[in-house]
Amino acid sequence: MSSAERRDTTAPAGTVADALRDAIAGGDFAPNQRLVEADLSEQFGASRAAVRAALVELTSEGLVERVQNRGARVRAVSVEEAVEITEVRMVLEGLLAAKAATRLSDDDRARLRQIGASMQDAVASGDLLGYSGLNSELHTFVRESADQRTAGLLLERLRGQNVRHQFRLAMQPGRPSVSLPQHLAIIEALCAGDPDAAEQAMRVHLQSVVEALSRVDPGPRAGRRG
Amino acid sequence: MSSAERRDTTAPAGTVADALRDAIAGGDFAPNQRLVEADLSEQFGASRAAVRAALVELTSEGLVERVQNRGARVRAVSVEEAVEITEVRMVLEGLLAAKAATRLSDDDRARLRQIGASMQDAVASGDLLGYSGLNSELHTFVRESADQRTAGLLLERLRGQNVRHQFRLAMQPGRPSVSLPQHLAIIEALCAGDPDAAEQAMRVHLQSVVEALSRVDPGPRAGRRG
DNA sequence: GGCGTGGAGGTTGTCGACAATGAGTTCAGC
DNA sequence: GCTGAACTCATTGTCGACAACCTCCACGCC
Repeated sequence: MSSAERRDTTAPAGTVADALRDAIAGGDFAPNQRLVEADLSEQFGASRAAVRAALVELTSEGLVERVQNRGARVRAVSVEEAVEITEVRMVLEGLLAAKAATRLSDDDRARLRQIGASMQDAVASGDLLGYSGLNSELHTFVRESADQRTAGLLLERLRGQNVRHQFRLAMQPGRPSVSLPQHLAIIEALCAGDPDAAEQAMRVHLQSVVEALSRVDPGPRAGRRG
Repeated sequence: MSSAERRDTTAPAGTVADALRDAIAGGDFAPNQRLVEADLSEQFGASRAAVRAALVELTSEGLVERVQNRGARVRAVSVEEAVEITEVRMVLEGLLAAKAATRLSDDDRARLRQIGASMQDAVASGDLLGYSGLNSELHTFVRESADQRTAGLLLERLRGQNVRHQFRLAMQPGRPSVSLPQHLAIIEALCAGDPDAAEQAMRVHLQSVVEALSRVDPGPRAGRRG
């Protein structure tokens, strides 16, 4: 809500892509909303060429859709796509969990257990937002511990495409009580240094996310035009 | 020098990206070679703006590297990165193999068995190039049968980054005799309609590729600037 | 002789304007 | 009243030129 405000200074360079990325992720632009180059140019205080470059970049990241001579719009990811993305996350994060399990320091283990304890507290006190934050903290921790930049980069991009569905899922009632034990199992396997168990636990968790996504109603329709 | 030849007509649109992609994949440009916008502009008969857009696009695909005010160059992927990429392929193609196993028609199965038989013939007659072609045909077949566009797109991009290493690996003596039974195992599991076995077989195969890549010498030095 | 300084060349970044394309709208004809 | 075509408008695609920047090289100074 605060990322798309006007800027006084001309944007130095590829900054436009970052700003636009944040704005889309932050919900400043609705799915399927048109992204007119001239408007964005004024909004971000950048040249139209810079906006154009940012649009091209975000297109190959899957956040915007561009059709010849018809302009760009925020790409709306359907539930089916969200499932696909989560399936990919499942195997990718499984790989990272396995690699991370063999590389954790004692400090890392302590940090993981701390996250686990905080998660239990958050669920116990019904703090959905805090739990959601700890959730992404856990996944980020695994990603960074694994030392696999290729998978890490892909995951980061996929996360960008999925934030909306991710958010909707997190607000689903009863969701924390099913995901909490899965998260704890992941942490346990990681701390035990067992790569196979860690991968398996991560996959179980994300498979459950896949099923939860499939169960959820189609949600905000993806086809509307603005 | 098949893909990068001069063109008479101005390139219509995002065609430049495709042409440049092919040229890099085809080896017309060496790793770390500078990509000067003006030169490419003349070479492809397109405006500099079009070249620029293509460069941005290929950058986020991981084929070129761009640094502020210093221009673009063909990205050289190190052996370590090739290993990472193959690890990602391992889990992604494993996922696709599992999904494909549950969706194959009788025609598909026949086609798969045919590929397997051709592979055996190629290896028996020492036809390395033919075997290599059948190899990518198999992987492509799995990718398309799985009906998972997200994973499929990621794999296609990763393949683009890895062609060079892939090629060096294929020419390694003794490599076919180890990969052939793995390929046959994949085909068998797919035809049996067993998703777990198919995923496992695919992972075993690509894990072996990872190990082969690690064994191979560092090859053309990739990382250093200059 | 080594090191810092200045200049020259080349390449990218940016801008403004014009042409081309597509969509929506209005108007005539049936 | 409805259909079809032409027109208008908004928006993107393309181009050329200029400015900013980096690199390399030569020169002078310590």
